[in-house]
Amino acid sequence: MPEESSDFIRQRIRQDLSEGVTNTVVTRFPPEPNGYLTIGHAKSICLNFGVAEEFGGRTFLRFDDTNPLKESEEFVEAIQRDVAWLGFSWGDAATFASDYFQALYGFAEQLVERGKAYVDSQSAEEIAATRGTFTTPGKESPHRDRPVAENLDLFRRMRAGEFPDGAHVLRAKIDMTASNIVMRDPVLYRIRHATHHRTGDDWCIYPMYDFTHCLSDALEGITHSLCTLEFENNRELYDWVLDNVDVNFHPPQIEFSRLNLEFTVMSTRFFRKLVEGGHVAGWDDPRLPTISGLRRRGYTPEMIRDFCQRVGVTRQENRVAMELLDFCARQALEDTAPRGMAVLDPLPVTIVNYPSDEDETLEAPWHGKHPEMGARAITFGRSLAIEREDFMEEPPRKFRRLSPGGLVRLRYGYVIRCDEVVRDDGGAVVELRCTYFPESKSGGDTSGLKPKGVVHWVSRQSGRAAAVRVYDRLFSVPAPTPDNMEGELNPASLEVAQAIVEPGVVEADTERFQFERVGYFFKDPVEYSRETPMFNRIVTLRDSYRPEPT
RNA sequence: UGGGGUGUGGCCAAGCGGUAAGGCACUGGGUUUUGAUCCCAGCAUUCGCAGGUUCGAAUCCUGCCACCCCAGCCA
Repeated sequence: MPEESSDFIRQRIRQDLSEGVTNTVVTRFPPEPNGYLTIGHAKSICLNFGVAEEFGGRTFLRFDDTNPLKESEEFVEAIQRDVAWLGFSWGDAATFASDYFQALYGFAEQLVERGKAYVDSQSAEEIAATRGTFTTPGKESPHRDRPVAENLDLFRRMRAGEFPDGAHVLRAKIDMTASNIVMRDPVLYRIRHATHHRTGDDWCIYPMYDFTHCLSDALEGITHSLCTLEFENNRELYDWVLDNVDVNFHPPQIEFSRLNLEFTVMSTRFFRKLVEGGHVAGWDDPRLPTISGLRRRGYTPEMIRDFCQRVGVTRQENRVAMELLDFCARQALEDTAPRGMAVLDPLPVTIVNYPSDEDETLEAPWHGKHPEMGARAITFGRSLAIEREDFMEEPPRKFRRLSPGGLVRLRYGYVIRCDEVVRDDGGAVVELRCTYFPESKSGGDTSGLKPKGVVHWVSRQSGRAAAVRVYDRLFSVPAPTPDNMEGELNPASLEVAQAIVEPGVVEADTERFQFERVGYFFKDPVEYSRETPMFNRIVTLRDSYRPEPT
C-alpha cells in the first residue's frame, strides 16, 4: 500500500478498496489528439498511471478523438512518444474513442427508443438562442416531441449521410429548465462530413464529448475516472447517460484542479498559434511547457515526475512558482552532471608573464564530490578568456571577482593579478593584461596569496566556439491573461550566446553538464555536433549574490 | 444574476473536534578553489470574515465576503 503520497484521490481509492466498492483499480489518461502534451498533462499522467501502479491496476491511454476537424495522427504519435518518455506504459491498452463509435451509436438508438433523445432540426443559432441563460430557463425545441419512430428514422438517415452538416442534431431529452445548463437537452451527435484520422469516411455523424466519455469509461471498466475541475458541471450528464442506457458499469467521475505555472500558460490553442506563426521553433521549443519542449531543453522524466509529486493533487486553484520546477532540475543534476567550464560572454585575458609559445596541461575533476567520475585535462596558457561580468573596474565591496590590481584564482589553475585594462576607441574594455603566480598552482599552492575569489575560464587557444541558447520565461508577467497573451510575451525569452567551451565537454558523450558558476546545460539533441556545438541552458545555478545596497 | 466549486504563511500543501506537518522561496550562520552543493537555525499565537456550539474548533453549525467554472453542433 502506498504511504508516501496520499492525496484525496488516493484516500478515496483506498476507501473504495477497503469497502469492497471495487477490487481493482483501472484508470485512463484521455487526451484529445489536437496538440502536444504539456506539463499540465504530465500531472494527469502521473496521477492516472501512478495510482494504477501503486494499487496494482492498469491504465488505458485513450485518445478522445470525436472531433475529426481538430485531430490528427501526428498528435497521436507525439502523445504516445511523450507518455512513454515520461516512463509510463499502457501495454496493449492504447484505445481510441473512435473504437467505440459503433457501440456508441447503438447506445444512442437505445436512448431514442426510450424516448430519452430526439432529433432536433433547429440551426445551431436557434439552439443557442433557446438554451436560456444562467437566470432564465431555456425553451423547448419545436421538435422535442417528435415520435420515437420519426426520431429513429431521422437519426438513421443522419448516420446514412442523407443530410448536410448542421441539418439535424441528436439531443438528449432532459430538462430545458435545469439550473445546470449542461442538462438543458445537450447535443449528443452532430453531422460532420469529414474524414476521421482513424475511421476515415465510415461516419458522418460524430458523438459529443459528454456522450462519448462516460460510455468509453464504462466500456473499459474504469474504476476511477479522474478529470479536471472544469468538467464538474458535466458530471451530472455523465451520470445521466450511464443511468439511461444499458451499460453494466458506472465509473465515478472525480475532479481535481489542473496545473498552472507562473509566467506561462497551458493552452494548446495558444501554442498552436505560436508554432504556426513562427514565434517559436516548434512544439518542442524549449521555451514551451510542453513535454517535448522540456525534453528538448534538457529536462529528464525523473525531474518532471518529481515536480508533479511535489505539486500534489487537490481541488484548489493554483499557480505553481517556476522556482519549484527549477529546483527539481537542479536537484537531479547536482549529483549526476559532470562539471565543465564555459565562458558565455568572453573577455580576453592575456597572461603577460607566460611564454607565448608554450602551454601546460592541468587536471580538473569532472565532479568535485564524485571522484569516481574521473578527471579531464584542461589547457592553461598565455591567452585565456573569463566571463565579462567577472571583471569590474569599480567593484562594490564584497565583489569576489577580478578588478584592476586585484587577485582572483582561475579555477583549477593559478592565481592571477589584473595589471592593465585595454580599451578600444570607444572606451570599451576589450582585454585584460594579467600576471600569473607560478607557485599558486591549484593543489600545490605555496604562494600564500589570498585571492578575492575564484572564477571560471577557458583557454582561447584550445577552447571551442559554441552557441549557447539561454532561455528565460515565455511571458513577462506571472499570470498571463487570455486576451492579451501575445502582448505579454517576454521578448528576451531566448538569447544565443557565442561562447567558448573547454574541449573536454565538447568531445565527451555526456549530454548534460554543469558549466561551473553558470548553470546546467544540455547538448541540443538535434542541432549539436562536435564541429558546431549547440547547448541549451536547462536552468541557472542558484545565486545568492546580492550586490550591496548602496 | 441561477447552478456547481474553492478559501491554511510569498507559492504549493498536510490536517478529518484535542490545541498549525512537509516542500519551494526567503533570512541568518557554518563548511567550501563553483557567491553552487552540503550543514545548522529562523520563518502562520493562527487557518477568508463575523457570530454560535463545545471543557476544547482550521476541523461542527449559521450568516457574510472573495475567487474559479458553466449559456460550443469544443474537449
